[in-house]
Amino acid sequence: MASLTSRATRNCDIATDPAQPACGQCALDKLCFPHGLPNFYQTLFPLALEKRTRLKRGEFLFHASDAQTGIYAVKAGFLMTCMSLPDGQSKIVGFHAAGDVLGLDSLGGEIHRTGAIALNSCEVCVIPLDKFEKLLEHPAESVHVRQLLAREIARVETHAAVGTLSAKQRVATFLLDMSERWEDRGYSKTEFVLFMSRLDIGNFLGLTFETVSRTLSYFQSKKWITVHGKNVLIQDLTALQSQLKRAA
Amino acid sequence: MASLTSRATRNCDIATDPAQPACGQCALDKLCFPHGLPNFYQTLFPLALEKRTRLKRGEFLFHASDAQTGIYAVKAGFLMTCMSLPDGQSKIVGFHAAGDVLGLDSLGGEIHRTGAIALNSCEVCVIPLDKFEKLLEHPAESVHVRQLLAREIARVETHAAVGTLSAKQRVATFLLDMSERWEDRGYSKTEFVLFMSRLDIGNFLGLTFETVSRTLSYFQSKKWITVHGKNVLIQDLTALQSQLKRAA
DNA sequence: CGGCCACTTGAGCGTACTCAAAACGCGTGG
DNA sequence: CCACGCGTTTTGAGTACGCTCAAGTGGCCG
Repeated sequence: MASLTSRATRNCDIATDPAQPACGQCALDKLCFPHGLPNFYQTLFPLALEKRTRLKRGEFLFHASDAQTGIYAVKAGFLMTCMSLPDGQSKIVGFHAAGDVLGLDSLGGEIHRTGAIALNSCEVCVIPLDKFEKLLEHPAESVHVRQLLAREIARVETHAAVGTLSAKQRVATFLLDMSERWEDRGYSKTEFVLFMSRLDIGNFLGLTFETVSRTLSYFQSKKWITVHGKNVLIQDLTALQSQLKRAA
Repeated sequence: MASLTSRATRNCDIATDPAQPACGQCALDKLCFPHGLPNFYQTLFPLALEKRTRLKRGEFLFHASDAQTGIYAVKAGFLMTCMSLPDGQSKIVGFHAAGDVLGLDSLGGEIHRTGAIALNSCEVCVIPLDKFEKLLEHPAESVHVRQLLAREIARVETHAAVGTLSAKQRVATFLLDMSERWEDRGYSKTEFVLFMSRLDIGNFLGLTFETVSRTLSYFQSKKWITVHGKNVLIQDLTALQSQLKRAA
């Protein structure tokens, strides 16, 4: 939370940049539109790319309780979404990389329930809400968006389950999740860079950053991983997975 | 979890009962269709009510990893949905009462990701998946379902946040959530019956049932609530709410 | 090089868990 | 109607895990 407030600067200049490649030429189209729906391309093509925005580390894509004005697709970089708790603290509810879609959780409502902050330099495609609504008149796109929503429920539901787990299980879950996401994007599943701080990981997992650090050190002492700052090398994936199978 | 397995009997006889009132006459229509979408009634009317099922305490409406064959609307009674964790344990992800819609979380996929168990005698409307898909061709219904999905994300996201909280905060959150849900349904927000066991509450909140019991006793000792078994009387709503505001 | 921030590691403490026993509620059968 | 038995709930005592507080290290940028 300290890290949230310290980099809580506001981004207001969502600018059009027509020089950038359109969705059809974008390397991420498989991620944004993973089910091969040609209609989606055709209709999204002229609509979605009206706006493209760049964010620097710490800038908000949108704040919680901002009016919801659009749907966002991450083109490059990393962001996290966070919600406010009754006690005034912020809780990180998700980390997002290229190909993820943000803002769907507020679809029915007037305002964003979560805020989205850039963790590094980001590029985000903006689909204005009215255009998005028009897009949804096409049945295939409507199905696609429902699938995205259902997958988001699955993701959050799975994350809610970490509340039951021990610290070792939580951190192991987190590493395996990161591993899988990097693999999905065509990178190594055993060697990657954590794009968030220990504080953010702790917030996300419901642990203190000291416990996250200690647990990572513990895994390293077991020779299951090697950590140097944000660089992670997984040496024994099976051992991490078996951590999930039994209590700490 | 012990309670899950002990009452894990299977219900196979989903029977049609045309004698029961249709959606338009059902007292729950406001809950199922809260946004006043007349189209929804008209199209759902002939489709949804083909099947109606009754469940007894402990029977499954559907199991996790069952093929997804339909969407379910709770007409009477209480259910809970639960997911399997890697360690083989079951985690309760939600409690559901009359008016709630179940099965939406698996929309994109082939199988149910969660199972649904009756906590008492239930009556559930079944909308077969193919009919549901047809229903979604109507834009208004499509919007409504997207809103239901977005609300489900909001609910689960909020629940995921309890992983951060202390035991007192978790139990207070739970009581206030129950209170609100009873109020939404037109009942007293200060006097109601918990329709699940302490074990289930603990599972849901990521606590042991002893801790749940102890915390309820603690609240009672503070004269904030009175508990007799499953009967709860909230005497100081404000005190419970202020529990959320600061650490235990 | 200095300063700052993120991270690591240590020591002591407190909350929630584990193990355990007893009371209670409820349905069944004598 | 009461006795019995089972499952649920309450309460207690001791333990362990993760938190708090604190000092020290490392890396990055001005």
